Amino acid sequence: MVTQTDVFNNIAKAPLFAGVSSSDLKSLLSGCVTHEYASGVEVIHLQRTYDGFYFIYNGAIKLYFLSKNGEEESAGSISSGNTFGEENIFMTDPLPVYGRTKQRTTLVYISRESMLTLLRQSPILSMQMMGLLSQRLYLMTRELESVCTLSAHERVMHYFLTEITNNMSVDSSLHLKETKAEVASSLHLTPETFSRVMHSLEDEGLISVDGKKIHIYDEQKLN
Amino acid sequence: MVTQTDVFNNIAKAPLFAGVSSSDLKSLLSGCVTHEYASGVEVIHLQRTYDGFYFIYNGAIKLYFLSKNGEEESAGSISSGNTFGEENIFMTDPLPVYGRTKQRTTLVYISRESMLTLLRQSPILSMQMMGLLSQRLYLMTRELESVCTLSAHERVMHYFLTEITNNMSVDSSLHLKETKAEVASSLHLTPETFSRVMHSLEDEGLISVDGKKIHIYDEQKLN
DNA sequence: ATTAATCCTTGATTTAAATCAAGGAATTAA
DNA sequence: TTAATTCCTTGATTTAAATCAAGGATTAAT
Repeated sequence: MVTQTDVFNNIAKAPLFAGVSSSDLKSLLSGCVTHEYASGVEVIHLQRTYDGFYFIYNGAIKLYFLSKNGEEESAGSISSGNTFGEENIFMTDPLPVYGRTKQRTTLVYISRESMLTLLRQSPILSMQMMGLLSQRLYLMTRELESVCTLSAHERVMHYFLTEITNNMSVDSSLHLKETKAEVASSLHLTPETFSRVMHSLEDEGLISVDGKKIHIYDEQKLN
Repeated sequence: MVTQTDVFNNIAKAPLFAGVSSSDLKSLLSGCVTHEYASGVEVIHLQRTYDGFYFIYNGAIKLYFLSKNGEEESAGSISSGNTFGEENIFMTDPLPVYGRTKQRTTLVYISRESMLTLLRQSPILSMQMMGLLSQRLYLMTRELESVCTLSAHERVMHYFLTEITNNMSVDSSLHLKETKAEVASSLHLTPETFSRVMHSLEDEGLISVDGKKIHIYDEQKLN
């Protein structure tokens, strides 16, 4: 069972709440609802509107769009320690995505009302919120750019390079943290295409693939 | 020549600055630079970082990504009376887009420093900024959804329907405000494909096209 | 009014990636 | 250890949209 104190200690470390006073944070949490979900539960549903946003206490959520023919199209994912759906605080349109738990996941639901109250009295929180929204917007723009201007090859190469940069890999290699099908999906590719692209990159001598371990031979050429 | 007063009167009507006091707004503008550009000038450049954001006093800007082979890919556009690049206030990464004036355009450049100062002392402005960023994020997400899940046909239909809704058209018809090639580009389609899609929608009896005037026969079916 | 420039359409062809199909690894369960 | 899933690869084929190419329609310029 997750206690109020557990939530408090955890949420205090979230980027959004860094620097917010303990008392402010406690008053925010007093009205929050914590709920644990099994894996594979649809926690965010397009048809519903939400008058609040989520903090992921533990677990992870996969976000996706649903196409006309019922296909799921990746729209990113959120891991524990992060917040999601902050837009809900400032607008009433339903979120344009679906969200499903990837594992057993505990969510803290923070209501619009209590968040707005705190935002009004905490300039630090407001600043952080603006920073977070800006970051989101930036990443979303980059995502659109990637989908609009890059080929399958380029998307895969770009993904490998950013993974190496983000993980500060010293030996130019990386471990896929999800199944290849899931990585493919996050790059808006089919598993077949992802597999073929990796093989052709191997043929070109740019990478080597061994299961989930991928080694990059020439970061320059890959770019 | 554009005077400080002109700018003031105009910017006061921008969504972002609604409700902000005159004195606050005046102090913000005192440090701003206003500049007029000819049509077709690249005012936003990927390689540069900006320590501020723009208010479009008049004119319009086309935003675009640049692909490897030098192709321009639409990333939206901003019209006069709006702001652009607010992310710059809260982060230092360069904007991931290029921007070119579509007409003779006057821009007001608002520096990060002066905006942050005002944000700190004006909770109303902060709230509005959060609202604006949320709206941007929402629209960007919808854009990504559209590109990822909709076919050329669906994108065109969706575009016509939202145009009709936005313009509150009573007779289910709309006038394209740009050339067809530009509309096509904003939908991430080639002019050829856009033309063919419109013709096939005509063949299906769903719309009629007469130059830039488009009439929708059956809004239900189009959806 | 005629020319020039831009914009749009239409057809033929190409292409990148998806889909279909089935066999092979790898992982998990019994 | 073997069976059963799940996951991945590989080949053949399809498909949606882009590209190439050229003729027509508008619009603007002289």
